[in-house]
Amino acid sequence: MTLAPSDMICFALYSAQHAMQQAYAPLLEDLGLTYPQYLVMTALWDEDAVTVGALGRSLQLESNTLTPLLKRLEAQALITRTRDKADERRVLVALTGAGRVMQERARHIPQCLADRIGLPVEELVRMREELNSMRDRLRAPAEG
Amino acid sequence: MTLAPSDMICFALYSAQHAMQQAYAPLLEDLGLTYPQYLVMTALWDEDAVTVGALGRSLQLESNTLTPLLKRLEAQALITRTRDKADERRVLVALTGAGRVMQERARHIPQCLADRIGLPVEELVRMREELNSMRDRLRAPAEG
DNA sequence: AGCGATTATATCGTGTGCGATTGAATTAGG
DNA sequence: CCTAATTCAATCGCACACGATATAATCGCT
Repeated sequence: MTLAPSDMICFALYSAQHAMQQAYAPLLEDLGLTYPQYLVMTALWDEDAVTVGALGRSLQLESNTLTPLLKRLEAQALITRTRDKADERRVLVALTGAGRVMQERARHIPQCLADRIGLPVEELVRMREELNSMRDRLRAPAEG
Repeated sequence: MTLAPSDMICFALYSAQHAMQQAYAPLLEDLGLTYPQYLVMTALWDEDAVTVGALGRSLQLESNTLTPLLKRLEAQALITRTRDKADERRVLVALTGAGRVMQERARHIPQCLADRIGLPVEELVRMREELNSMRDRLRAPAEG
């Protein structure tokens, strides 16, 4: 028996994620953001002035991914990166005025995507929870 | 109202996909494959000797992603890439003996992942179909 | 206070993804 | 036939992801 990509749940996840990212792309182009950059901005709109590590725990990303991404957001003057005076190992990431203002310009995006998917909110919430549950099971310790 | 990443279905998809890829990684390391390379191999195990374009339609990838990936698989002697004599624009991708043999060594992987997720098969099938449906809705023409 | 272990971020190398473009081969239309 | 449009793969540039490693600051223990 062969298992084609189209039969595999891992491929369903893979291709759905790519489709999601591409659906966001034209909306984010207006803001000059990539999709991962948008996720970082949403995290900061939810909670401002956090460390790189805290941002990484929110987004499940490591510093090797975040550091260059944050530098690009800093270059766009959307955030600042400053060493924590109380603990010089830490870097605090905070929104600039432009970063905060952008939240208004991004406010329509979630509804646009929801319309595009065209499923009732309860369905979306259920899928979100199932995906989060799957993620947590996949991240769990790997023994048999 | 702020919408944190943890409340967003797009982030659920994003992080679940990363978790899936990381769950595969140790299993694929034995085969010397990356996750996208594994998807290409499963596509070829399902249907051998296809063009780059056909592979791209199966995996929803463009030649700009596939060409370098296929060259790496060719460098590992798992596939061959040959211009189609009947239409020199096309490149036919075919498994080598080593590429076919690898299917045996990969046969246990789907069950390993299913065990890791720990959900009944019917649940996995339902999620796969919901994800495929979401992907197709997201790929649909973008008007309102 | 001193020193090894730990923690936080950054750096490096490799491999995707993808928008834009290129170049060669084929098809279509006159 | 012969040229214009189309198709197919490859190339280029940029931005993630992530394993491995480096570096600096802090903590813990004596």
